[in-house]
Amino acid sequence: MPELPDVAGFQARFDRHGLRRPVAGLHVDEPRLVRETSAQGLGRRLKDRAFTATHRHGKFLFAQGDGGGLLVLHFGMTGYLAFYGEGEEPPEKAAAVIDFRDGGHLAYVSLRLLGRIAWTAAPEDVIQGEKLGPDALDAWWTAEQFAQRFAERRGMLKSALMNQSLIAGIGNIYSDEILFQCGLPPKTKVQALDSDRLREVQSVTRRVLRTAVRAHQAPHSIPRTYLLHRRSEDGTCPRCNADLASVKVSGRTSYYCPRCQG
DNA sequence: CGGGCCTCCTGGTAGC
DNA sequence: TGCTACCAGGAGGCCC
Repeated sequence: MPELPDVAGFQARFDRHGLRRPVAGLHVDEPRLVRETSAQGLGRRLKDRAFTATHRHGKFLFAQGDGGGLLVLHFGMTGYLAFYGEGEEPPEKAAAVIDFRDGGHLAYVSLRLLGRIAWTAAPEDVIQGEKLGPDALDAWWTAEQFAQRFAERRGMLKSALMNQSLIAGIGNIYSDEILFQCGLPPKTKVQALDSDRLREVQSVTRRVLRTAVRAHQAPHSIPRTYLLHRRSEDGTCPRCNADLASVKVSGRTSYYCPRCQG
């Protein structure tokens, strides 16, 4: 699930339920997921502290601790956050749970154990360490900069969109959506697009991501014209009703409409 | 540099 | 019903 819009949803949830609540303790059931420090080290950092703010960059979520430093969360393919109150049922298979002093809990769930939990002094350290490009929804990320950066690419547009060091936050689902909204087939080469077309890709990218972020706040209001909820072997195009096709790109299954994305 | 393939993992499901 | 193979919204490493 977790691409930029999903992580933005987790962030909104964190802002509503996770801030200004002193931490009583941390339980880690999957120590493999803890990086840069140990489960114990992480526990020491969190104990008796509260989170004051969150920050998101691409698919990474940061939660600022009031004693300095930030909790770093990456969700892999299957991760999510679940807040639950005293006496409420915890989610199954939580990889880590933060207990708040008021009796509430925050669970980090990662069914396939492909996510990461870490601690950092500053988000910039992670951004540099992971070689992340600008966040796909950062305000200063203009069409001009986007077009210039993409124009240097020799590979496929879908690969470039999913390349976190070029632009951070887009994965398989939303790269497919962007290609669909642009009317471009999955194997389109960046070099086949002129700068006007690249600027269009940028504006579609922003529109798609913004729409998806908004849809996460007002549940399931992703427009019916989106490919998103149709993607499967027997899915049909939301525009022209043609049968969708699929092809492997960068090792991922890409769904597309052979008629609209000719 | 970029594409293709493999790997890390677990769980759901199509197909036999 | 039970088993297996394969696939899944991420990402890094390796080889060509």
